[in-house]
Amino acid sequence: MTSNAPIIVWFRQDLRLTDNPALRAAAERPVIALYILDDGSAGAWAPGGASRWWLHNSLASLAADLAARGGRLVLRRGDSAAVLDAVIAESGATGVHWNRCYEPAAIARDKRIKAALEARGIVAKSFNAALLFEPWTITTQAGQPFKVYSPFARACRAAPEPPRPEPAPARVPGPARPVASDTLESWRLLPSRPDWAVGLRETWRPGERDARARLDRFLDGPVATYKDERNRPDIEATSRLSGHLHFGEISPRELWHATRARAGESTGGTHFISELLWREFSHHLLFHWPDLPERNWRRDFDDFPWAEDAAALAAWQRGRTGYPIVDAGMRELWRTGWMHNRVRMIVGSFLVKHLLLPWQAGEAWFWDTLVDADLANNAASWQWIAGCGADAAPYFRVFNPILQGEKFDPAGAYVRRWVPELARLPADLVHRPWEAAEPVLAAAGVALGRTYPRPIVDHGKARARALAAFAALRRAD
DNA sequence: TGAAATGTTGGGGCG
DNA sequence: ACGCCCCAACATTTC
Repeated sequence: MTSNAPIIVWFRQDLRLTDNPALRAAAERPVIALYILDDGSAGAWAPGGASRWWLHNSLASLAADLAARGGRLVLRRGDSAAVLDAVIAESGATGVHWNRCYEPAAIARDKRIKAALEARGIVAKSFNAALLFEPWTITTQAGQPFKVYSPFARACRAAPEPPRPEPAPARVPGPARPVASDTLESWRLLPSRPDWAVGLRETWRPGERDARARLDRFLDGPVATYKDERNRPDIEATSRLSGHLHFGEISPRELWHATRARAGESTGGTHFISELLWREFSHHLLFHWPDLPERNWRRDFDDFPWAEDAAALAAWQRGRTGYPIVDAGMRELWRTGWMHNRVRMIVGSFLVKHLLLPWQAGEAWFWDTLVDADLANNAASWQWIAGCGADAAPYFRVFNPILQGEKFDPAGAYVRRWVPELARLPADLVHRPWEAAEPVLAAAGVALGRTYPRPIVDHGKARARALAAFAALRRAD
């Protein structure tokens, strides 16, 4: 036993040093901190553009944090198993540690790798760092996976509390003989010509430090009013931690315990924990139903008469539907790689119900444009809004984009910010510009059909069409 | 984590 | 004073 042989800590969606059990378990041994860019993994969803931008910056942050502790981040590209083999051969490492991923393709890959490593006498250890509860530990009385959120959440709250986060190791010394590494730049994760990442740079600073700063800021203020104001896209009332959380820059256990300690008694704190449990529920669903990202969870939706309309899809994607709250959300997404959750529901309902386009089209667009694109959350949320998911909103629950706008963006500040061509409309018309009299439009500098589109569908007609499509599906049953 | 249609109730104007 | 109508305001049901 070469007791001072290095351990490979294989970083994946756990780009942090705090509360990182795979890293901690390697303590006292030289650590090869390895990240593998594996773009050919079978069955995996390749990261979209916004995710690649975030990944680049998050890796840069992790590399700096490791360097400050005497370590080094090794970057390698290729098939995960082949890269691990190569690094083991180069370094004489005797073990590989990682924190578990829960996507179907990753589970299959990691299972294969673990078996192959152990067959050769390499110690392979995996840990939970991404979820509050392992998906297989939360079950109904009958031992079945939950299909409804509320009892699932109740079971989570009744389960043994997630362990407290572990501190980051003070030092992460590398091996005596360094291992070769790619340069981050050579991976070309950042966009170039056109450089569309301006808005992302203005909005986000990936990495563990900013993740914790956002958590602190949230628990110092907005959490107090979170119960009501989390629905207000015109107010900075949410944590905005989704991107950091997806890449594992901060652990859900840290969020759980920090929230309980600093806001646990408040209704805001309780509701924030509930949102964390929605994230758990999504991962639980993906774990137990691996085709969640592709297929209707409720198979009775398989015959739904979806439309095919490339022009409508393009209008939705680029925020040119003529419905201000929808367009504001889609433009916020395009610019910043993020959208307020209330608005995600509104634009999702609009795509699936007003335009009758398949939820997978929205899922694919979000996958490419969101900095927090997450297979479980994205799939579960799209199926939820489409009405075909587990514990989903009933299909006939059609959001009225005008009323939703007026309810949750009452002064129109959110619309004015993201749809500046409507900024000078009065509040009672900013969510329904087509109802404005011509002189009012002229005074606001709006020329419908020129500076801003007329609605691409009429709300009342579109609603009736969606309900008719749903009724046809029922009858076909 | 809706919206719209439909039903019910009760105050006030008015003959 | 009374009945009638109108119509908010709220509640229920339907999609």
